[in-house]
Amino acid sequence: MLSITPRAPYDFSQVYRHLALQEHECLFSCENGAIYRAIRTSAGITPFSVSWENNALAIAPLGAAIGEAAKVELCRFVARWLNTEHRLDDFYAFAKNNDLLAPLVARYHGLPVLGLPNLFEAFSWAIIGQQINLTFAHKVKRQFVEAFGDVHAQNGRAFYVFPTPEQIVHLSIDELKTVQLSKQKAMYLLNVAEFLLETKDDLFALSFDELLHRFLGIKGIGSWTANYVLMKSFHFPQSYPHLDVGLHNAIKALRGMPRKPSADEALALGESFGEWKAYATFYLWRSLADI
DNA sequence: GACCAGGATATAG
DNA sequence: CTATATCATGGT
Repeated sequence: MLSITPRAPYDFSQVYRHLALQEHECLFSCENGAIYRAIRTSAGITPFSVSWENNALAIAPLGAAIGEAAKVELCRFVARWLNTEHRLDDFYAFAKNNDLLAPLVARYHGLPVLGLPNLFEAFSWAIIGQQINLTFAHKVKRQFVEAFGDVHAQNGRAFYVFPTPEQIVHLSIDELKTVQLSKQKAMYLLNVAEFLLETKDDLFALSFDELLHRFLGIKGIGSWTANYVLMKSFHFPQSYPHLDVGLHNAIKALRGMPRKPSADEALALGESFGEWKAYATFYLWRSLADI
């Protein structure tokens, strides 16, 4: 059993509830207070569960025992996924004086900005979700994972693991289209896979501006996708996908607006979020499930 | 059947 | 620089 004590404040029930809302998700499942998932480590495909015990995240590898290196990798993944190194305390100190955010941070107190540690998964999910409704996006993602990723059986449970760039980069457009991707999105996914395989630098050592510039150089990655990845994979608080339709819907609902805000209005509103644009965006997204 | 979905690009004016 | 067509298909 591995353990991680998150920074305070941290409410695992908020985390669990948020993940459990993703009914169509194929890469993890929630059951009786525990989250089940598998990732790739140096020990191969590693299934595990996460629950809350003794005021800490309890991470239990399932099946064959894994070595120390894989344990470190597993803990690093969970820490980035469930964002145990958040800065909620500073965000809350800011948000209590913001009329739009104050009710949200009270309602979802202890919920960190949940992450997507797997960079290829984050890019792919963003690309798949471009311009289509989330129900269909989840369907495409599931088919994509089933067709090109891996499945690992453990304790009578099927664990699906997202494909690597290596598993995708040699596929043809037609092969990718079999999972209901458009031709453009198939090309975008190939571009991202090539980008990740060609990049020798440690991306996690680079600045927000440098990463934004590099991402926008990939055909298929625009402002929305780049900021989404910088928010979910890199945890940059200043990332702000201001073109996001869900963000616009949340603003409209909370402000009681007769129409959605324009992109320019959303960008301007972002300035009222100060250095906490990503945190604000995540809390606005979270509110959509309760409107 | 029209219109919108967690957008981005190519092309035209 | 702004405007429009295109993409794939499910939900409303």
